[in-house]
Amino acid sequence: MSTTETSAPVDGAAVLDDLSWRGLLAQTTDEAALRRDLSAGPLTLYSGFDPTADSLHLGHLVPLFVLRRFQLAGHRPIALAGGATGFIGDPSGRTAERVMMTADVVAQRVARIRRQLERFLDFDDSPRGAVLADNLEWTAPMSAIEFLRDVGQHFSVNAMLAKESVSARLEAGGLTFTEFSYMLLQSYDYLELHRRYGCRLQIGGNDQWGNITAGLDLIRRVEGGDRSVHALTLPLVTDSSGAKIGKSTGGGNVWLDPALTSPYALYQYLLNVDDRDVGTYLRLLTFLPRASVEDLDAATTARPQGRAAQRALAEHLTTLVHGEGELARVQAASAALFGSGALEDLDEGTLAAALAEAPSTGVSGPTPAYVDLLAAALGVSKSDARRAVREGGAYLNNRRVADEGAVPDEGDWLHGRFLVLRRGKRAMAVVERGPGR
RNA sequence: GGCGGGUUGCCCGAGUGGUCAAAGGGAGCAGACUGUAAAUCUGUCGGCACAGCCUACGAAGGUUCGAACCCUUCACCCGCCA
Repeated sequence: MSTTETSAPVDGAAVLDDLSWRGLLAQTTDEAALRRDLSAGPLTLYSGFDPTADSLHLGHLVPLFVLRRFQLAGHRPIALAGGATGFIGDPSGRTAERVMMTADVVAQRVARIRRQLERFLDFDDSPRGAVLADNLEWTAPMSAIEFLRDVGQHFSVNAMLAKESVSARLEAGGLTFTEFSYMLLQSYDYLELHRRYGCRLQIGGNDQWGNITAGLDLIRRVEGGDRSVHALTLPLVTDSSGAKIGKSTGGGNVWLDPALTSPYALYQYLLNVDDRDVGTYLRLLTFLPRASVEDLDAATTARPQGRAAQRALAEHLTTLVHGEGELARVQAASAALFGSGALEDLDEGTLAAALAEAPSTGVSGPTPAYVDLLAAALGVSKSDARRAVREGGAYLNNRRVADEGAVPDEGDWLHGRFLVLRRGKRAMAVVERGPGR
């Protein structure tokens, strides 16, 4: 985690100016007081990440990178994995017997997410050394009675109902008690982190405002009203089409786990970000300094087809998430697959390296029909594959396939090993002779 | 607890016994155009052994030659009353 970081602010409070310029400030409690505390020395802050899936996705990087921005400014970040809160996030449709299974699943997910969180923060012994915590630690040992007595007694239902997050749900059809009490758990997390680490700032998406301020109230109530503790929320950014950031065109999330979203897919996703959104992405998802970002904005305006901003974004993030080695591989693959040269002209090594990033399938016996290969390699239904051929969107070695019943012949195997399949402009897949990889 | 309304494909939403794999819109996918963009136009959009068959309209039963549409029970949601 040391590449392409050139924007570390020096003054402890300057980080707020950087966040503001990036469009990352939605709401804060008493900003003057927060500035004062930030200037006074290392401040401990936290953000929570609930294990809603096996991996974090691009959207999670926004608050995570904000933690890092604070760390670069000399503050101490705590990344909190929601081993406890992850249980109750969405209680709908769960039956009693699935709870035990869910406990396993949650634990597994937390373990994976912890590894991802670790990647983006520095853990050292300095005052700014990051901390990784899991709220299961202090929640699990507590009984329901204790929780209701020690935590619940400090909450006024009237105040909770008045929160925007609750009233919105009431309007929309209500919420369960479990969801309602999520606010208490999150508030208690803040209190616990305040006690254990002196944590005095919680950041989160703007939809977290109610929960975060509830935590502030709890801390003041329990620890005394003079505590200087803060809340800071980030805007919920959507792209020009109204979708949340990091949703791929296919509708799914762009994951950090290379098994779920390959480095190639991540790079390609970023390379294809809409011109209207790329400036926002650069601000939220990179550590590039202001001057560089503004140069790239200008480049997009002046020469959009050059896609300098998209390239910078893709390179920066691919490196942060997967490392420089992966970036090199992915760029080579992109050049080979989208370059002007014919696939037949690539030497075997280059071709093999380029194709390593594409989804693949293996064939050992006689060559199956093209539609079967396309369906298998791309992981789509055979109807989809047929449709692709019918619509003229199916290619074999960059040549359009027109016949639904086509079967590749011996000469189609590049270097005797590969068939390069493609649907549309970007969906590449490879068939390799021999056992499947 | 009582009464009324609702539950349709990825999402929204029409459909009240056959002509319904289900109108329309959105999203997605493909083609053209282009910058591996955007916008626009066109096509497509459950699966398969694809001129046919299978599975689908909250769940399970039933009536009928035939049900997304009728009946029964159950689950969940939304109102009104207690």
